[in-house]
Amino acid sequence: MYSDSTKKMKTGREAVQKGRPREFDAEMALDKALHVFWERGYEGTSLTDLTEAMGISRPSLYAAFGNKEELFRRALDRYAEKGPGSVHAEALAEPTARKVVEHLLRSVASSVTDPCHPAGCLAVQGALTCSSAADSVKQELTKRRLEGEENLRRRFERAKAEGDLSPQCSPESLACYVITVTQGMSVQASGGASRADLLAVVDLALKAWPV
Amino acid sequence: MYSDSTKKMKTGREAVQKGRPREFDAEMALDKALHVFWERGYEGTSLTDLTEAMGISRPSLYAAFGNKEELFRRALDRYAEKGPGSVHAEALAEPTARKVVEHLLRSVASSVTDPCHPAGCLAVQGALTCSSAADSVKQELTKRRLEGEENLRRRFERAKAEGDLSPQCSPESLACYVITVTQGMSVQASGGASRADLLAVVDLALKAWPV
DNA sequence: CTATATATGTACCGAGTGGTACGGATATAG
DNA sequence: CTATATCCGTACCACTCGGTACATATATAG
Repeated sequence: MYSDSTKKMKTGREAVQKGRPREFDAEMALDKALHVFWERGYEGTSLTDLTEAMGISRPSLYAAFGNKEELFRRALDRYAEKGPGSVHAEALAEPTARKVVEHLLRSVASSVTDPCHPAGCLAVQGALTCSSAADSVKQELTKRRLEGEENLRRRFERAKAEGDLSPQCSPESLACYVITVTQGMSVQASGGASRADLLAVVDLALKAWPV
Repeated sequence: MYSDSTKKMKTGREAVQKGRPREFDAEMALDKALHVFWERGYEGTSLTDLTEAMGISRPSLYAAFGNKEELFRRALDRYAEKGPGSVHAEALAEPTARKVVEHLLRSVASSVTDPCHPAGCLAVQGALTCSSAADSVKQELTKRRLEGEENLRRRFERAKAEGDLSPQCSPESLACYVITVTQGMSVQASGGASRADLLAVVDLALKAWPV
């Protein structure tokens, strides 16, 4: 999934590599790691879970990805760029605020219930709570969620400037509302909600319009 | 918090106890445990975190509460009955469907941002994801969340029968929508959203009315 | 060929996990 | 008093955690 033409994973490596070549596909291994983190969360995933899913040994994992936390961040980047995280950017490109919201909510409803991958959204499931040892991961996820909300708010501000949104509408509150619904859908999906359930939720959420 | 007149924690104990009396207050210790689980989740909380917060030794904890999972379930019961979980029952008692939803959403917005206790809702934060070892806890939380949604759905069915809700309204979808918003607010609160933020979200969520 | 660089598999490390054995302390029952 | 029941604190258990040392295998550079 999310195939990519990039061959070398490590940053800024020269064209011709010396030494013994890697025997596994780092992109595929990263996808496997993403899948496990997505399902069990950062702390719920053990190194053994990872190496078994990725089909590589511990030293290979550390050589290729640094450590558990760096691997998680790589998985998170991949999720954001090539995975469901990319629906945010797509939605923001819609011509009107209303269409942005429709696109975003429907895409999220579909994505969090997609049987091809674990239920929910990695940014929510990854580490909603954790031990103190994993606080940095939790903060990173919080930051990313806030960034998504900020981007949406800015899109609404633009819409307001364009007359696409009424003057008494608060872009901040509207963005918070929409993101709240998406995060709630992530929890619902992890609890077994179906795609039809969530699409009905989206229809109700959209009844808040016009805002 | 949530003071209770019950003195004996163990089930069905006779009035006069023999042996050395317990030196700690089991109710208070349970509240402390609840607080830690609430903040770090089931697996993010270690036995050491618990015993330090409760001010008791490991063997005392095991003698009084069985084991970590039983302690968690006790904390969950306490949360549901004496803590924020009780707002569900209160909300259901409102005379109209609309007022039920208003009450529930506003109460949750306040509760998940209450500075007196950890952010969010225990049923969401407790174990949204976990290792395979804690699957039973995750399932228990999922079950409790679903029960809350079922109760709300039944309340809406009653409202529909009473003519309080329009005939084309789906009680199931409406309940799913409302619970989705509450769960989203739990995630938002754990990400630092303020009470004002969430009350604005509630106002927008209520604009879906009339349903 | 040799030298160098990287990857791999085994086998291990210290620390932390949930959980408990056991002996001594403190209450009631008789 | 003794007997019994419960609690408490120390000190420990087996197990898993994330992470690594080291020897070996396999590639390129010269």
